[in-house]
Amino acid sequence: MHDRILVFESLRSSMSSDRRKPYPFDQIEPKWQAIWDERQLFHAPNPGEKGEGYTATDIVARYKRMRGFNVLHPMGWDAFGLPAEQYAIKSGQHPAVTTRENVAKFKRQLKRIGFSYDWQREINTTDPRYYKWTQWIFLQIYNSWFNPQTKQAEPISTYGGTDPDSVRLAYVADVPVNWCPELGTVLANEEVVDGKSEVGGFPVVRRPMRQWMLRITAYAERLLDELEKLDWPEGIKLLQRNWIGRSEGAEIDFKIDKGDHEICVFTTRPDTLYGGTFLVLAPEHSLVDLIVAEEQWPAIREYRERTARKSEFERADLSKGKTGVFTGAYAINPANNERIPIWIADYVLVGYGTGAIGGVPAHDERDLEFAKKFDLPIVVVVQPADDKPAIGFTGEGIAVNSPIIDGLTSVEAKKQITAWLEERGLGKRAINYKLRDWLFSRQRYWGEPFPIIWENGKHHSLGENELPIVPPPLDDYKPTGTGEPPLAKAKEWVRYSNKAVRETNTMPQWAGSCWYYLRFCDPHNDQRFVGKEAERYWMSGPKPGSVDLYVGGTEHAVLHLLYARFWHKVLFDLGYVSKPEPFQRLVNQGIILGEDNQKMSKSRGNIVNPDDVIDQHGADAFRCYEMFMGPLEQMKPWSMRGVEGVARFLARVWRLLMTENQAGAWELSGKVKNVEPDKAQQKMLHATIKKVTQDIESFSFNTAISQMMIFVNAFTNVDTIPVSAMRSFLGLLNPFSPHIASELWEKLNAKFSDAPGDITEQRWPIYDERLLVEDEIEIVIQINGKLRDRMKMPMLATEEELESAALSNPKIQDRIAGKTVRKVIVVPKKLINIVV
RNA sequence: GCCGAUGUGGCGGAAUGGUAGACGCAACGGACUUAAAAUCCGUUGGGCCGUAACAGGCCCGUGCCGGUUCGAGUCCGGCCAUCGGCACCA
Repeated sequence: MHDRILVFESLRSSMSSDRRKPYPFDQIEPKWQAIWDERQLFHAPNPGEKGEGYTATDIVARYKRMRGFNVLHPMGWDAFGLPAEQYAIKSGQHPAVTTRENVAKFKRQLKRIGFSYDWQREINTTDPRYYKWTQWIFLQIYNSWFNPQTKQAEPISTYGGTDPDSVRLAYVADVPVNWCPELGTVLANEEVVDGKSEVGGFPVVRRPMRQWMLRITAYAERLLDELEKLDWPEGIKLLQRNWIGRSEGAEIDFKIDKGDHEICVFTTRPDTLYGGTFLVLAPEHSLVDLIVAEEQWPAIREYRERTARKSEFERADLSKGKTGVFTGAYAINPANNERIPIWIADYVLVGYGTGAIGGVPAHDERDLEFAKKFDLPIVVVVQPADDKPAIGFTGEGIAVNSPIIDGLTSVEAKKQITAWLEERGLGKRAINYKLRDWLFSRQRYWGEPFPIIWENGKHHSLGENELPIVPPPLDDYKPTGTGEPPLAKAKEWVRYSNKAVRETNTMPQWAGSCWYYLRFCDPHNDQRFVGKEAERYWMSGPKPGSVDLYVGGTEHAVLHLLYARFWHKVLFDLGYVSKPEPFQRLVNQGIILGEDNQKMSKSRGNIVNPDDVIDQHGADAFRCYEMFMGPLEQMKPWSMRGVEGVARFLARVWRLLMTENQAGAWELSGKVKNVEPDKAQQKMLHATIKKVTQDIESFSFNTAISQMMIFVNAFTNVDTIPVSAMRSFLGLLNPFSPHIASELWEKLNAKFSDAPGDITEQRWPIYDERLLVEDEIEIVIQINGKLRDRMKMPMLATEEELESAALSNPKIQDRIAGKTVRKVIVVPKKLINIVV
């Protein structure tokens, strides 16, 4: 699903190699892939573990199956959206065609790597049988509102107000949006990076348009709080927290000296109220029209026009300095009743807080810059604890020049003045979030149409019985460039009835991927988006999250992962799913760089094609190398030499059990015998079982492979190879390199009858801690923390024995001769440190 | 600017506060071979002393500076560098 790991691209045709293969992976890999396919071996009919991802998840899936779990390990295609459509436009074909081809290509590649997906559960977000339910979920969102009392979504029928359209979780608004002329569509804030589109890197401009929005901001508090109990990397949680951006403070009302208008400002520092020497409104603030003094109108109008033309990117450019215009109006500071000027300036954003701020130049960098530029008064009201200059001090200190809170710490002063304001009805405690509502419509062809019609300028939902709403076939599906969606070109389709027309926007790329993990539980259900039973079956347990393991890159931290949480919570509130969160455990997979340590890209020509790697070294080597490279979550460069090393390891495994006969055919080695492993072999085997088991559990796949290499090295060049040890070892190897493990297992079965059946039917090996115990152990002797000698000691030696043995050691005696031993530290089974 | 992650040999990387460099790559030497490839065996952090050559010995070493500790790659404080996120959010 998605490009959650590394997406390889086929560029070069496969290279043929006449070089003799070190072992016949080119024969055994297709053989076992066909067997797994035919027997539908990885079908998951019962509850248990579930996961999603690529090599790492395949290892976990195969491992968990061997531990007796039923594993849901599915794969699907998130094929709507900009990338798919851009690709289609470039190749001059219909996106339906390119999507089909790409899915086939990618699926073939996945099978070739030997992934054990349950293909019975394959889904495709562009399939009407799938997006019918995407549209259905949209209807649930549209027909709900967020009840602030219960803090959850409820059916719109429970809303008591007069205008339900104003509280729906899906609503239409005229908002300044990110319009990308090149792509011919609007984009969500999250899809705009440095003033350019994330897809394609085209310029984005601000432009007001009528758009569908989803009220994700209603969930800001829950999205933040409920992050707590998830097993996600702290870094990702932090990214989401920052994106949601909660800040605590107060809303304060300023009266305007003429007329009855009031301006409400949000501040996190109500304790600096006495230092407020001016107000600033965002240029777009609706009150501007009502308060501007006659003589200031021309300047204000000019400034507002100039601001409107600026892109978000230009506006955010700090290097250009502050701009602004005086409105000619004054407000009254409620703390000291001083008359302060009201300005407009584009450093105040209309979308955050109340779109207005109280300027406290002494204790806010931006206000200070503004005040200096326009010569506004600066009043110190916070005294820093140390000798720092008070002007420009933005930290916490002691309130001064503020009669009702003088002498209080900033923390106390905030409480005090907020209470004071509340008593007088001049303000109240308030919490603000940076998170904005989700811009949900796109002017594109390749997406889910909205199940919405328009009549007399009002929107209505279509009935569930009319789903799916299938887009009309369009030969020219390219964006119109005017902002009118391509679907508008299909006049027949648009005309719903004599009175009503269809909504022609489509949903964004993220819609389908917001809930696919639910569909995997019950992919063929045509009565419900997921069967009640199936959902409970797979997604219930003690923790708040649904999916047990989700492997993906950091790039989805604030997009996919936030959107999916939002949708899931709506479905949870409405009683459709049993848990409040979609993903319990999230593991980040780092990106793989090219051999030049650069991000893989066509232009750099450093793309690694798995088909080439598999042609040369086999799928098992490919899988194993990916895992051997380093820690899963780390960014790391690809190395062809490294692949060779891992391929050599697999060839050694092969030759451990197989020899070439006179005719050049591989046959089971005569060294493999039905004998008991000796003590050292036993210890090696059980140490390996222990390490590999623990390392898989902790996602340390690289060290698991190291241990298997150590095991194989230990068995190289021995005369007799106990078959039982090899059985266990193949079990450990199986999740990593299932083809060679299956084949060698089968070869053993041809001669030995100790363990019938395929390796996939085997239980994971169990280690015996007793076999790991050493009789003798090497003890390190240090003097002042420096290594001086080692000695063999019995495992059970007492501390006294260890100490006297160390002190009587000749080398140590030489060194401590003539010195006083101050202290001896004995760490049993480890070391002795003599302090002189 | 703010927040976060990372920093260990020629390279990818190992190390519950207790033998730094496991395992792999590369390099070098040897065995096998007419030869090469493949394979197998061995050496491989740096510096110095020592020896005919071995043997052996010493010192330094985990980005930099300090601290805690009997003992620090690991913990604490301060810096530097790289990467990622946010960026006039009041």
